[in-house]
Amino acid sequence: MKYPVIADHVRRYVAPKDSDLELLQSLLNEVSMGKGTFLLQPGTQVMHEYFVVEGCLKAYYMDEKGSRHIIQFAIEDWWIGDFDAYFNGNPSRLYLEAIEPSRLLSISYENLQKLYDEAPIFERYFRILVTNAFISQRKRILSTLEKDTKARYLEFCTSYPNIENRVANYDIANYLGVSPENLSRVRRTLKS
Amino acid sequence: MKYPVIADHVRRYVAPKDSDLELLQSLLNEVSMGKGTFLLQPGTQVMHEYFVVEGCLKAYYMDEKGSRHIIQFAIEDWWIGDFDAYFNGNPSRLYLEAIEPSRLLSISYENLQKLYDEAPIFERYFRILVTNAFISQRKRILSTLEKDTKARYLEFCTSYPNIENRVANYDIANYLGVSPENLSRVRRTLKS
DNA sequence: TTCTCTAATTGATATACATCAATAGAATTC
DNA sequence: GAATTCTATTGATGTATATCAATTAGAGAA
Repeated sequence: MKYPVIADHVRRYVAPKDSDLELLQSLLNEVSMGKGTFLLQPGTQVMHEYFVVEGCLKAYYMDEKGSRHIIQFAIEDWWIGDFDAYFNGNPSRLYLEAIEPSRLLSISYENLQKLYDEAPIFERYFRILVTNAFISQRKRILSTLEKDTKARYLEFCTSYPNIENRVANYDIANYLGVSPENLSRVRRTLKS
Repeated sequence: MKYPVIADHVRRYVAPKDSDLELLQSLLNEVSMGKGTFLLQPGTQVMHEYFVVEGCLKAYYMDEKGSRHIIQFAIEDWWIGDFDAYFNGNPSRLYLEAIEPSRLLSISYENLQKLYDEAPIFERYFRILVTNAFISQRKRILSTLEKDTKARYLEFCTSYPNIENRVANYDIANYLGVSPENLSRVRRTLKS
């Protein structure tokens, strides 16, 4: 098995045959990135989804006013990419930037379709992953509806304990949708 | 075919065999509700997902302070339910309330598992649906990060033209995470 | 129709937060 | 180690929006 981490990840959710896993491995490519480099930028036509083997990335959009909005962080064992572009063929507006030197595995759109057709167990695997992602996004929406900044920051720290220490505070503030100054003040009230 | 609407919906996303659709139909139950009645309330142990044949519902949570937070509306051809409870067996905190007299089709957890095992095409069908739901939730998160209330209200009206006229303004305000008073003022600036 | 109740609007005030600006502290580079 | 750049903190001010309170409009019931 060339990439045991991803095989382990698949086995955590479904029960694949060895041949399924070997097919998967044959359809993957390795990607290495330095800190601050981009996996994806608007305009790029390359359509892949990525599995993080090692490292940390942030996914963000820029709006018309030039403001950045972080939609997701990703660390080891996370899939990351632009579902909308990948899945519906829409042009991507997403930036995928490495916060740390990172190693990833990529799968192209064509290869994923091939995987679905030849090893349907992966339909289930991705259905489960997307369902979980859907649930955690819903929690995030609910959190912005019902909680103040302090509570949301604490929730972020407990939900993503591994990410919190690897990401700059202004990026966390951005993810939470508040100004870095405000997050700084909120953090001060927590040190007591 | 007992329930042609749901068969049409499935065919919109995948290419099922007739036997697949007949199996689906045999696993569904009909539900009728009056306006203001509940399909689901916290504590209810019934674990179903629902397809709206006719009518309109709202899905919301109550927080510790007793405030309501609408997470989703649903009209014809939408699936609605509590994925987290349904999928992970967590106790449900969700309210599902009919805004109009509604007719729905329900599928139980056991029946859905049976469906997946006997007609794997439905793995793909639900994978696609959940992926689309994930994408639209992501758009909603992005919208709250980058847009002001007026822009979000306009976006809501264009994204859900069928829902806007069927739902009270204070429910739309709640969905958007703003006060009804503020939405009222915003709407006034639009009448020119 | 008239009454009643709920929803929508409008006004006045309070508050959380953004923004601008300056400084202090870390980290990176040479 | 010094210099430079990036990050975090702190202060002062402005603004959007929540909240409280009152009024008007509209919808449904008798």
